[in-house]
Amino acid sequence: MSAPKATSQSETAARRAPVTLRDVARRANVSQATAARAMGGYGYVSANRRRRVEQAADELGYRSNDIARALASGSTKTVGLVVGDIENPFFAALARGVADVVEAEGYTLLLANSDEDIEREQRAVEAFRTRLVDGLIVAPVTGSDSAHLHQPGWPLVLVDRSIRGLDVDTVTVTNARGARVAVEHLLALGHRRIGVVTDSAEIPSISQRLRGYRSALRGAGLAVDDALIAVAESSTLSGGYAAARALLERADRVRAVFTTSNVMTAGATRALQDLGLKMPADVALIAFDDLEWTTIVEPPITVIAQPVLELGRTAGRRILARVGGDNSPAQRIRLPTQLIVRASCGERDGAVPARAGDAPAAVPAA
Amino acid sequence: MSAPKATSQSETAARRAPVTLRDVARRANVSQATAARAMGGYGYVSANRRRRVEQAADELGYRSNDIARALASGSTKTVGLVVGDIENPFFAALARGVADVVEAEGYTLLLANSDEDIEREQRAVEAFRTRLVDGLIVAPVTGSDSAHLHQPGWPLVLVDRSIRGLDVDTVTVTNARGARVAVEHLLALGHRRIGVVTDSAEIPSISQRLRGYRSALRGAGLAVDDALIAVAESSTLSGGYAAARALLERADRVRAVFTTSNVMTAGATRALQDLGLKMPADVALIAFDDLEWTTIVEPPITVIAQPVLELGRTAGRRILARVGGDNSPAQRIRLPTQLIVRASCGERDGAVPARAGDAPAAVPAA
DNA sequence: GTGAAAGCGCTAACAC
DNA sequence: GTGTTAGCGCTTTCAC
Repeated sequence: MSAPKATSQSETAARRAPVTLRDVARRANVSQATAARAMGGYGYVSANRRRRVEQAADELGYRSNDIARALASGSTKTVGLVVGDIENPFFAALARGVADVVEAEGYTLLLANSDEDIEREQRAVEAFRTRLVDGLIVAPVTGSDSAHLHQPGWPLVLVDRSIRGLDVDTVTVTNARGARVAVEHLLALGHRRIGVVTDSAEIPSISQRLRGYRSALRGAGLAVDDALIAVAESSTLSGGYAAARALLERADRVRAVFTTSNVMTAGATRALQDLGLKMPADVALIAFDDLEWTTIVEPPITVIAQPVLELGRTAGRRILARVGGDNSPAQRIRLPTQLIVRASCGERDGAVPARAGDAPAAVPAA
Repeated sequence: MSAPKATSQSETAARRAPVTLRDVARRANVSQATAARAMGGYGYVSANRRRRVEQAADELGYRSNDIARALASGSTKTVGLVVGDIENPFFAALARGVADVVEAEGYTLLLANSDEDIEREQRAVEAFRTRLVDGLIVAPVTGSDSAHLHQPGWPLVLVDRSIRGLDVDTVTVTNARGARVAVEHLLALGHRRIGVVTDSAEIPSISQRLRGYRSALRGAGLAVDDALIAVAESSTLSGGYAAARALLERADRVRAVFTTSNVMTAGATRALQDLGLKMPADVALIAFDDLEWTTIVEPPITVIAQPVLELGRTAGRRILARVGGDNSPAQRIRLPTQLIVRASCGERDGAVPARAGDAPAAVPAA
């Protein structure tokens, strides 16, 4: 434990033992408190002593120890992020957005995957708690089991998914509205029987999207046929594939499908291919969430795009604000989704199939 | 600073102040050392006292403080990972693989993006260092500037990319060989002029892939024409798109193209579409790195697939071994790539276009 | 087996 | 402005 201090007399940096603030202070002939103030950039230090400290620090090759700092100050300068699966491009972009804003403020991002499993989510939250992350951002697995998230005094923001009754900052997109716009697009094209390939409704955002689906149908005076809602057993491509096949192999096959996530979209697209069904001739497809490949496939897929990066950035900004002491009432921020008409549903009004970012055919969905 | 300790007499968990080991020890009527041994699961504790401590701990709602533990023990139980961009599916899968193995051992993953910028990489490494991560995994931006990685005594593993002269564990795929196999595939199809769309050769893995390209040509007795190597200005889709267009708009257009990364592949694919060029009729395309969408597009793309998840897992295992005290000589682990013949190059020997995982047409490339 | 005591390297009152 | 002095909550000798 008590490693020998590096008090080498040579002008080169110390070698073996980590050099501490005390070493720097000694060499600069100032108190440890002054050295701390100089290096930490707080409190008052005269220009003269500051110079001496800085010089001593880099002669010695001093590196601050954030662990010691965290223990003494109570702040770790870290934020934890729990997502379903970092391999999902949606979450990857979300993480990117969060990282961008928190790193810019000197914070480090800690990452964990829940795999949409409540126990893994709980373990991740617990691990972050014992690590004393200053703030926590979670895309919760479910809206019905949030006891582990209920930690008064510990900054928390929910992202992508909200939880009823949990009064914390929540950053989502307009899920229900986006889904409604999607389904209305299909309705406007004349479809009356619209199938759905979806992740579990346990996932809060998904349940909102299903709500949007139902509300669109009801708005058109149509009944909701639960048999047309194919729920995947897992949020994976193969889960989506299986659900899509089950839906599309029915004798009374639907001519239009709405997928509630990018994973389901990939599964459904592959199912359509395997069944030899063409879009939009055999089946029209509209998807929630946009991805790079949706514009590369033939035909390009009509989607409800989400401002994912901005979702992450906004969540990052909220957590920084809370960590910084913001005590204002919890905010529920809803970012708008956007209908991007491409070719998988056939074309309406002769609108040109567009790519993400193209203005003409991209109309706000919320 | 001196927050009041929770010494509530009620049987319910304490409220305000964090309960510490001292509180637990007091309540269990044992010394703090014994409480520490019981909770930390080390040293000797009698069954009887252990029970008392455990009971006191959960009556009080005790949570360990990993920061204090880290300061005292010198181990943070964290590992840092620096990748180019977590939004790149390749890195996302890599991160996933690392997370899987380190989390299983109770470690937490810290993440940073370098954006293929050496200064950002340096800052990330420095941030991880002051945070005292137990080990660091880096996919280095370049092979020519590695001073910041040279920290004797601090476990480091390089992943995806190696650095000459840095004698540390390195986990990569067989980049040169994979690229050679790709180009030989094109050669076997009769192509003699083969274009390349590539990221910067500064990136170590990319330079290896270019080496494989050159070696395949030379092996066939062909000269390398640098004019056919289109280098993107940035590792982004638009960078790849621009490079691909430049290459494909030449009067003496090549009939075969090799892309050196998934990002370049996406850019090239879009360029082909925009130029109205069909695969494989107008241009044959073979890509390094496989992605979900390469099997969804028409035609499915022939690729050199990498065991990405396994790359991450292996890197994770190496860092855990080093952190655990493994002092054996540095290992350079090379995972094999695999040629997966699909349809973007035309078909050879009547081989059936295959999907990732399909055995028949998937032949090991290394 | 168990407890007392000395830190880990830093921050933060507080007095000067 | 600067130094002194207590800790932050845990681990870890070292006696007993």
